[in-house]
Amino acid sequence: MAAVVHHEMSPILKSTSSQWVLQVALDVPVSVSNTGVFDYAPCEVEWSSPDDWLGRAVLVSFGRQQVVGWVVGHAAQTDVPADKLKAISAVLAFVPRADGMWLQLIRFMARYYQRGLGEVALPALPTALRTASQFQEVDGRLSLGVGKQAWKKWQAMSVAPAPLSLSAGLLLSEEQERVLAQLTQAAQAPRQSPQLLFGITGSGKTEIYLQYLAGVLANHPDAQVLVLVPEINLTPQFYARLTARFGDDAVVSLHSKLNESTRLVNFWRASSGHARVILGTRLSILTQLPNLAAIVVDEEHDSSYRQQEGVRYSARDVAIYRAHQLNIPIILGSATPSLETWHAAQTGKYGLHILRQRAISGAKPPAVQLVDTNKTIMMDGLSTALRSVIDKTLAAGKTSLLFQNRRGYAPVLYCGHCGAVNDCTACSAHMVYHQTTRLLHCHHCGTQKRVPKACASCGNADLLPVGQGTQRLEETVQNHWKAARVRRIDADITRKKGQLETQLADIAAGEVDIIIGTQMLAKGHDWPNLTTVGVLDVDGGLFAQDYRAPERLFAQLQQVIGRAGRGQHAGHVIIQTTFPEHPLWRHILAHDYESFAADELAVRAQLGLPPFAAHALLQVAAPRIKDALEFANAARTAALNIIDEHGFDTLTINAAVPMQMMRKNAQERAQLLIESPQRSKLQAFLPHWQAALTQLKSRLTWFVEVDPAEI
DNA sequence: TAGAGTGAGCTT
DNA sequence: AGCTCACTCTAT
Repeated sequence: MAAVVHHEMSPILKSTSSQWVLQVALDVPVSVSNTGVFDYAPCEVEWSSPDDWLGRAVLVSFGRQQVVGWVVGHAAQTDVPADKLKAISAVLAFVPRADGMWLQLIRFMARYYQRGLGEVALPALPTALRTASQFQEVDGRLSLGVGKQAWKKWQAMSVAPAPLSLSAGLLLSEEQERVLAQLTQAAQAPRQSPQLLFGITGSGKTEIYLQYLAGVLANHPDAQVLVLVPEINLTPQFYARLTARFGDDAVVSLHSKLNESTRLVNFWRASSGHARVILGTRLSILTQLPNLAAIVVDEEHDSSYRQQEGVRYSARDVAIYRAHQLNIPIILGSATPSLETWHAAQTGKYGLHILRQRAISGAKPPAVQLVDTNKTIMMDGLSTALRSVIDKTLAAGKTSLLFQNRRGYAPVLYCGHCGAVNDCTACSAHMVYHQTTRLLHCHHCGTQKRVPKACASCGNADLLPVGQGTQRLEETVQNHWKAARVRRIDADITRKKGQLETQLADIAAGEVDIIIGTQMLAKGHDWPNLTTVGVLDVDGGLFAQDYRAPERLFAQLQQVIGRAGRGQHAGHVIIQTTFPEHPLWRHILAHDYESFAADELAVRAQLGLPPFAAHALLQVAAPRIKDALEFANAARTAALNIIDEHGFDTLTINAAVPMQMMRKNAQERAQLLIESPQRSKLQAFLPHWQAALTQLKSRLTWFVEVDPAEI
């Protein structure tokens, strides 16, 4: 019998006759194949038991191509005719074997989100390990092409769990000590439940995570811990703190901005059990970690945890399942928890730990002032009050931040003569005028076009930019405060490599007087010199149609407000609004998340919205809305039939409707919302519906999103 | 009537 | 999904 080698090479072997078949999960849509699992005969290997195949990554022929899949099971027989059954081409020795817990996790996700096993399992691998065309065959053996150098580097490392080199933690406040003790105590419970760490911005949550994790790691020489963060932007500082505390050799980060080689080495270090501390963005929740002993989800409310392409999962929810499955502690940290999490903490399902004070002694939450823009003289979008506060801040040598959550120069280019506006041809959206590029950009599909010299409808040459984006604000501010050093931070400046880093470094060095930015800079930055924050034009969020809009706006405002006065100096925040009487402001002015959450949960309960109900949303896209609606209506009929037949009478099947932003990327979109007071009823219904939708055999694109982010 | 463009069906 | 086969449209 030929041996499977355990270095870079895997043999490609001839098939052997066998009494049983292997079930291999492939990355094909479940709507096409029903399960995404295909039967293959085993190839010749050094082990004899079919169980030894479980969790192996393999290469198989599929149609005309070779693809990577996971062995997820075996069976005594198969329905596949003998002449169609192929043998596995090779076992991929460069992919660590998955254990039963990981396979169970993948099965759970596939069932919960109604997708194929392979659709869930394959994205867990770095591209170089799941792209068969990148493998090389040399002398009948298979090896990595692109990742060859990375593999050598990894082979040179020790596979054993990396030793920690622990540094002492910071001195904790009395409040932090108490919370850390509570968390440590909660970890002793026989059945673990998620623990919410609710702490205002600057209250020192990170230090608690670090000291808590140090305890977990000290408990067992092999233990691994996973720290999830919402965005790549936040990883460098967090990474620096983790390596400083646990040592360079014990910590790895996993996120999409890593180059292929580093990503591979980090993946092997994590999935082999070598790395002890894994810092990652949402995708890392799918990585197998053989000795996982605790999970931290920082900023657990953040929408970046939601995967919005392919399998639409919430990494926070998957993390909670994973902790439950392994019966290990999980800490959810936030200054503005998601209402789902807050509700669970209020009802005792999750533990609740509160930090009410800022960790720097003497630091106080900033004073927040509301300015009614109906009753003040506005100059280029800046109220008198805001201008005078910025004057004072400049005079004091401190920094101001103006939050304008809209990129570009002006959101609309309008014809002053006939009133025509420039719209995107592919989306139901205006094109945004960008001064820096002299182009019109569509922020939804990315299309760019030259600014027309004259109105396309009437020929008038006088086109007016209407409304304000960050570029225009930058111009205004620079004109008004000529001597001030102004920097703009938004997604447009990140296009130039290194520019974001330069701008942030300038700010950190205290070389900037006025910062202008979008939500990009609301998160994670700690600038002690920043004392003043101006919030411009967030009124849109007060009346958005989505039921989660107030929750998102509250979190965003808290975060922006939290940038002010993080050092010893008092902060001052001015919010400009046309609707000062809106109830949301009361909670913002009082820095009172708890009363906001109570109000909002009361509304949700009354309307039967999550967390008091579960949702599934069908989205359909077609060139013409008529066809999308037609499919959605057929899906509705199918759902009603299933309810009749199986008696899911508590489900509500809403009408099929065009989406709020109907047209995007030259596709017109319709949706259908299904509501259920009980998640279990919805879960029981979904497989029937999925099967019925597949039967509709339509070639237009559709998908069902479980727990949709927006409706 | 070749050659492109589009739709339907299959992969184990 | 990715790919192939079969069918249609169009420029000759």
